[in-house]
Amino acid sequence: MIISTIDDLLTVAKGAEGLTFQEIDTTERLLSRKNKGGLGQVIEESLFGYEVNSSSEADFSELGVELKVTPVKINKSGSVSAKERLVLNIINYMEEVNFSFETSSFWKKNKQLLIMFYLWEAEKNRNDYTILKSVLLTYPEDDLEIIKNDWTVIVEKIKNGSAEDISEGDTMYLGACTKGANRNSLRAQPFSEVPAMQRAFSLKQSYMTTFVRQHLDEHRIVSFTNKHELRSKSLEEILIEKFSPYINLSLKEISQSIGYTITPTNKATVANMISTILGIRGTKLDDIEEFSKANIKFKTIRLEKNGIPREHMSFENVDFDRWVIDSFEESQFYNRFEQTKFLFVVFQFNETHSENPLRTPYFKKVLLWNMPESIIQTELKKMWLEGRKVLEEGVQLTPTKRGISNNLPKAKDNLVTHIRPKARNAEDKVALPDGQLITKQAYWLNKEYIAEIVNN
DNA sequence: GCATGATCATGC
DNA sequence: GCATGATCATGC
Repeated sequence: MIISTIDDLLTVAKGAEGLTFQEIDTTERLLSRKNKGGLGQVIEESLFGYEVNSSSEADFSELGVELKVTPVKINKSGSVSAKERLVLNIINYMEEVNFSFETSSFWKKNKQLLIMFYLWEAEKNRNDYTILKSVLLTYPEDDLEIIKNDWTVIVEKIKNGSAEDISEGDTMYLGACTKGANRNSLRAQPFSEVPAMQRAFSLKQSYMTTFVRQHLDEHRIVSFTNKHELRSKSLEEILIEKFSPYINLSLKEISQSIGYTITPTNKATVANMISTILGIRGTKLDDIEEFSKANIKFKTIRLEKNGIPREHMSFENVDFDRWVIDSFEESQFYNRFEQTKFLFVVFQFNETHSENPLRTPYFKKVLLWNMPESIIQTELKKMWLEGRKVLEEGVQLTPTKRGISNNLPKAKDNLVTHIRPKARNAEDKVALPDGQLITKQAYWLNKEYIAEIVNN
């Protein structure tokens, strides 16, 4: 079939739905060797019949459409997710700064994407993966406003001579992910002598997951903003504005003001408060479009009178097996902090706990935060390296009067993060790589670091 | 007084 | 039954 319109393109792509790569491949490319991008090449050559290229033009340049073949996975819960971020073109730091968004390399090549989703299955050979669905991605106008802003954030960092501090977490939907075999894949940047890690524009995994769910699951999500608002304000500014009327109010006062009944025992109280203030009452936070696409997770922070939280902030349990196998860039910690933005909902007490244990916290502010790349590469990595060494040498478990102590990195060992137990009780244990059992541990952000972020 | 080990409460 | 957010508690 001669492809002269986007409809033709979609017709051909949709004809492959339900087929495996093996069934499509006419070149025996898949049998030859395990070359990366091989699945995309099969589609280019055998389905569309054109030569593989790495031009800066879009694949179907006359139609302005770029072809992407990308995996989805089925979660334990049965829901579907993008298996990875969608990697677009490599950023040429020297050149991108000379462009506007409209003339940028990103926009030139990725204005419209023909996305072919296939199902990744751990136990299967990649030849046998099945094409699920093909969809033309054109960015909705609201998304495009956010993406423009993201592009600007990335380019501003290059202009400031700090391309080496770019992190995927800096932006909402359009990320700049590391690309290259290792940390030696460095590139020059125009306003600094420091070589920066090679990065590519990418659509975040969370953005792709939201997109996949809309098209494969018909999953419904709700937005709290719109393109008009987004033309003049960033997402963060909009959030701050929406929360500003409630500053210095208690949760009870806020609930009265927004007409929402709080049940003190309800764990989701603050989450409900957020969705109500955003004008989408009853929506789970994960179903808020902007939170879902940008992978924004909310955390409540309660500051003491002195501006420091009483407790450190916990995250998920540590996977000790991964810790000794993964590289830092593959690690649980790197991925959590590189890929997540946090919406901190900050309350503060006016009295100390000893003055009044039943004191009320007052709402202070919201802020969007992601861990800066400079911290990820220093303190976070330091903790990871130290913990890994302890695991490789064998964790020393020492019975004391207050339980069993260990020599994993402690709060005093690091300015930012540490390891501490989080379990049902001391008997709730997991196996370490060497077979010893340890009370389940989580990683935490130090409360002093939280204070620094919040009070910047 | 605080660091660090222990554990509670809720929701899925 | 387990993950997660939150908080307790005591030896140093």
